[in-house]
Amino acid sequence: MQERHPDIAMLRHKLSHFSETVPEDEYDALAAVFGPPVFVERGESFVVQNSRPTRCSLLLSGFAGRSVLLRGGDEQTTAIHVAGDFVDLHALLLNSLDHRIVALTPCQIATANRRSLEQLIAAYPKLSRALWFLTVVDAAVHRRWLTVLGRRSALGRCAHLVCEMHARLDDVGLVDNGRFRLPLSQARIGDMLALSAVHINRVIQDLRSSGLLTWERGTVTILDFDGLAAVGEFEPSYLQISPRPRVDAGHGRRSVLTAIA
Amino acid sequence: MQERHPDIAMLRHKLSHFSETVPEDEYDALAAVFGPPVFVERGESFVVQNSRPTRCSLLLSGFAGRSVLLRGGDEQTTAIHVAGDFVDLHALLLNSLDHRIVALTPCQIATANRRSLEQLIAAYPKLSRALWFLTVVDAAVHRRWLTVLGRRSALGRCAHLVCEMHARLDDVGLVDNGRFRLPLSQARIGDMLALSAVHINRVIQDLRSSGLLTWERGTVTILDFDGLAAVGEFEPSYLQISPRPRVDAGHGRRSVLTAIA
DNA sequence: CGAGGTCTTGAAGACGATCAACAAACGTGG
DNA sequence: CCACGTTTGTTGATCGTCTTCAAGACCTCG
Repeated sequence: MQERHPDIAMLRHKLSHFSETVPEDEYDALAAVFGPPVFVERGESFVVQNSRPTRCSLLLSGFAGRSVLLRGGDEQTTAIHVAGDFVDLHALLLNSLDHRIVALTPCQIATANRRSLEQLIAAYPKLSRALWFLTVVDAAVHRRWLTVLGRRSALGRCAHLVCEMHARLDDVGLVDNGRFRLPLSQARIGDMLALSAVHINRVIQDLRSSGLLTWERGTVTILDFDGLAAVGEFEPSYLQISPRPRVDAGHGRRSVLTAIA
Repeated sequence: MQERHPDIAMLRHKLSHFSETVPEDEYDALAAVFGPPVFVERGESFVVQNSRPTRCSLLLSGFAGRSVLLRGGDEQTTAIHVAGDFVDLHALLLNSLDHRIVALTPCQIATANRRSLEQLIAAYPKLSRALWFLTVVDAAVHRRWLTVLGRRSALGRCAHLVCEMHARLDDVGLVDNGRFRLPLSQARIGDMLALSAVHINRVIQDLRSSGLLTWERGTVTILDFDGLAAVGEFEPSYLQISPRPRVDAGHGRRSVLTAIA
């Protein structure tokens, strides 16, 4: 049953948010550069810091983090990636990567040879621009997080994270009626929000007791989205998710996806 | 004496840090899409938040900030731009901008029509990749600042900012023996570092009394670069500035540059 | 059933914010 | 060239948020 190339429906969907349309044959060419799906264990770094990247990775399922190791042992996670994210596309343009990408849950990825991608970009200018768009959206997310880390309280940061994950997971069909998996330990959330694990715990309890959400065993249910968005001052335009029909995560490989994430 | 197209030597230099070489005629084509230099007063926003961008701006001289206005009136500056920076290149791919770009000092800019740039990109794939590279470096800078804001003390943040400005200004020839102009008020520095102006003041005094730098009337002199880099845990590889001969800011238009910045 | 990771709670303390007041520098017009 | 108003820089005191340390409960998986 193992096919040669992975299902890139989620990536296609993300590319579809770009204002220009990418022709079907360019999507097909993109799918063709990826190798077969590979499983990665939780905790494993599948993109290594300071290495000269030779392959680029597409996350098919699970959660991954871009993290920078700092002296003193703590770790800042600068982004959380979800299914459909082209996690190190920017590495195509850089000679060395300033961060690693680590599987925060068991993940399924597909990788593409750097040279193949370069040839693809040279051959298909429209697809090339759409991929550029993805890296620019990534930067916009970083900018938003700069304001979140810089100016928001612990409660606001946490609420913002939950709202963003909701929006991004919903876009790829991984939200069921305000309910989605977010199987990250509170310590990991702390790495992302630049807060101690202890304080994350208190903040989550606060969100729970305010009736905004439930969060147990890695599953979040948003009870009051507007309230949560108000606490987090969440405003989703930076994600560049245009209101189109969402991808159905169940299409084709539901069993795999739900088994992993 | 007013020429039609601006001198883009600094931008060319930044593009030269890309691993692939851009042919001379593509640089010329890039210069040709820009209109004549325009002066912008301090405090003026030359790229407006939430607007649909129709022009892209190249900063020729002065300092500009990307800032996001937040409720409550305070403002997070997510990046500081210096001469030679293509400040809103990413806007070429986006439909709305989540931030504004404001002149932090009197600035000189050149703008290019969005459509002309799109045609340029379609016509010149190598140049196109080099411009993509610029947006990716921008994202890498954002990532670094996420770790700086998230994990560093006020002293470390401030030291990091000074080191980064030194490295970037040095790259475009605006540093003279550890000495450079940084004519930003302490309140503006606070917007960038997510600290109160009062605290910035105390931190700068600390840096001064530690003998690491002098900073008076908008001119910084680094006295002990290694010491400052240690305090800020500064490590410049993320800037992707390859060690090549620097641009000479005096070439051609020194009088203008020194008069402005 | 035991071990390690995760979650939870409490108490003490540090870092930076905020408020307030004043000094110094700047620039604008008389 | 000076007078004045405005912006910027400086200092002190108090307060709040989040950190750190510590310990115990829970849960999951071998």
